[in-house]
Amino acid sequence: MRVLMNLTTKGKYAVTASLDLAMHNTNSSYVAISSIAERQSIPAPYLEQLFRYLRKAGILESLRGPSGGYKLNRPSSEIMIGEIIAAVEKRMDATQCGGVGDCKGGSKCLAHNLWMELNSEVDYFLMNISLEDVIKNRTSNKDRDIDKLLIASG
Amino acid sequence: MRVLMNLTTKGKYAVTASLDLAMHNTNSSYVAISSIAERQSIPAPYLEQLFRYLRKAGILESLRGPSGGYKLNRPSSEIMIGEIIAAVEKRMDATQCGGVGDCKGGSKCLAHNLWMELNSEVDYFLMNISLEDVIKNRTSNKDRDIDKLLIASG
DNA sequence: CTTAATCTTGACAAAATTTGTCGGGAATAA
DNA sequence: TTATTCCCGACAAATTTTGTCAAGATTAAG
Repeated sequence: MRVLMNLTTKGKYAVTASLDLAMHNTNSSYVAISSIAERQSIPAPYLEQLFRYLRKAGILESLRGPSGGYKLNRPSSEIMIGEIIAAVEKRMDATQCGGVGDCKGGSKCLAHNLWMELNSEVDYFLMNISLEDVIKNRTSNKDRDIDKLLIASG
Repeated sequence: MRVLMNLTTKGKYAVTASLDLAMHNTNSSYVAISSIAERQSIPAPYLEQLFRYLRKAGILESLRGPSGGYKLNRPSSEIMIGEIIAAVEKRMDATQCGGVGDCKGGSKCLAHNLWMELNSEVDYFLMNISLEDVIKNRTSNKDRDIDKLLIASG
């Protein structure tokens, strides 16, 4: 059983496809799964499945029929990478004991606090970086801070 | 295929068992796998398998025969959690494209830099916390920094 | 209004990985 | 000498990931 972070190709696909969508979504039109799948080399039926989760999570919006497809439900600056991953991967459970502390057959395992801390580190990172940040290549906290300062200073 | 971090019960077992070993290793005697397995509720034959990896990685030392078992090869302050995890889990591969950038069927996927950055965050966290830190419950960077200051100031 | 395009849903299947188990062997302290 | 304990490799069960598929619903475009 997975313990804390779960980042498989499923999450990678979801993030990559969302980035693609954000980049082809400028005119607020819908983008078909098939085109995203082709551009990003992702199996279309699989991506279809993943996008369902993103829609249910309120991240994407869809329209059926010709010229239908998906688009972002919010500006790309307001969609966090962590949201996307959480929507498709099994919920990142900090401790697998659900915080209760039965990781060691009833009691709290020795590493309990360690996993909690690591989880919050990862969580913080992923919840503070948006699709826009990634597109503009502001992947590190430092980059984003500098950017904010520049924006603030006009 | 797993992308960047791989933290399953395998890694958890290895870390927890190492912590147990560190705590029962004070008199530099050897500790039997069976006793660790029992205390920590880990299947003994499985733990045996994991400890082999830790030994090969130079983290543990073993002795066969009666009153044999395992002990740490270095002080617990010099064994990093990241080492332990790396020894048992498949190597944390930053990008699965091996850094080359063929994550998107030949070219670099849109999220390439993101995964690299996340990986280095996690790596930094795990490589800067020792068994001793965890035992003393210094799990966050802040705690460790304060601790070092206190030590430094006598 | 017809039709082709596209999402929707649920079930299923293949592959990979994780999580063990087992049996026999080798070393060594008591 | 013997019981204890690690050592090794192979194998098996369970779980998860990674897809695939078929039938259906919706809707824009012609």
